[in-house]
Amino acid sequence: MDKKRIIFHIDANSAYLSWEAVYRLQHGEAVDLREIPSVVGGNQATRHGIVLAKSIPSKKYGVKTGEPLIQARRKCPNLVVVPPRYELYMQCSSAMIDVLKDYSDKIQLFSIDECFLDFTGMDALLGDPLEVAHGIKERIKRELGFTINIGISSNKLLAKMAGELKKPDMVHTLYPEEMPSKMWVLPVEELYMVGRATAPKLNQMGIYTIGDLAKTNIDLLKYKFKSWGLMLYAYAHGIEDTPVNNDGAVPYIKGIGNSCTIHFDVEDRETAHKVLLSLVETVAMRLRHGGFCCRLVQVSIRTSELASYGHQRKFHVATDCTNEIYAEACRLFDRAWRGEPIRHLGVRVSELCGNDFIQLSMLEESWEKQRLVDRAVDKIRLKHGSYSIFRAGFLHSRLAPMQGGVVEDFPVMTSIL
DNA sequence: TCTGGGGTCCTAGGACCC
DNA sequence: TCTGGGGTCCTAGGACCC
Repeated sequence: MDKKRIIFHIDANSAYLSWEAVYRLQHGEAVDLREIPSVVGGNQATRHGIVLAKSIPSKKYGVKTGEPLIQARRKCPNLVVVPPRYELYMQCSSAMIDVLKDYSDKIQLFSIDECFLDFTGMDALLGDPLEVAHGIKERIKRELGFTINIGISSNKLLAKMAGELKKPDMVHTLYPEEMPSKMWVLPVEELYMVGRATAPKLNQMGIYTIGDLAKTNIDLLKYKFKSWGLMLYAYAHGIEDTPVNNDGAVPYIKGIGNSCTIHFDVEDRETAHKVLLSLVETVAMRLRHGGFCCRLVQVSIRTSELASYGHQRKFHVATDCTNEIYAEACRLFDRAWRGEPIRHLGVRVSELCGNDFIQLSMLEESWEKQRLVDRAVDKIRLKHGSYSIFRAGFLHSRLAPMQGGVVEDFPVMTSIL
């Protein structure tokens, strides 16, 4: 038997908004965004107008993360909206992780503003977990200027649930023996992995709290929700035992995708293909940069009515070639598209493998020359910027030659603990 | 111009083989 | 001749996370 683990979940409070507020205060702004109704929001003119992060005062007006800005403004007419600055947020995130490294070398990045830290065994060195957590929280506030929540328990699930208990600027424990008083009393939708589709179904079964779920017959859950039901039951009982995964700095990647909402509705095939190319350019470059080839390509379409669908297809031979992926993306699009105005297009590649050895197919066109071109273009773009070299088709078009393209690969945000 | 973008995993149904 | 079933691969779509 291994000894009892001590896991911390660390979460920056209203991350984007706090970081934005700190930056602005440091640069001479008088108001603290955190103290007024404010949000970090996308650009409405380019149809990216949603709330990315909100301040606590704006929360009191019922403003929600992810909702359209226009709706948020309706709830709170004097809402202050500031645009996002992703490079800044990555720097803030890294600064937070750097501090945390003083307390354990087992840190799993979970998203830009969240991570798990394995404190097991460190108490002998650093002292009582609760006191250390308070120390970390105060240190980050002092050195970096923003507040965090820390949840402490014996596994990642409970640590995460603990971190969510009361915000901001708090440390909570949620050990298994504390579940009845601290977790089971919560509405069932507060449980990790109970989202807006599952919650109503549970409610319909008379399950309103996490405690109700914990008391539900496991066979009934299995019957209704299959493997999902078994997971929900385990989570309601605080059962979860995956390790804090810090294998390498780069998390294990399953796929690479890029998608965008176009600032106008696309109504013709040629324009759609052009958008796909701009998406593939970025995806393929990231693919090569990571040293991967892919076997699966997926194209997704969101219509102006917000309905989505897609198509996918496998390559017989894995590839990392821009033109080959682009050609397949176009074929997939042509097969899938039902002709309605398009709001959003996405391309994703998965089933990745290494690219150090490429199997040459006798049956398919050889892309070897293309691969050399890709690599040359990558080099130029890395050195001189994304727009230093691009396809002539983008000249005089309303589209950017490369879409998305966060150059720095930031840790995957995943729903998997 | 009211609803972003980047991930992971699971399931269902059809094709195909034995 | 008629009919059954299991396994695997492929594709489409849905659920969840931040």
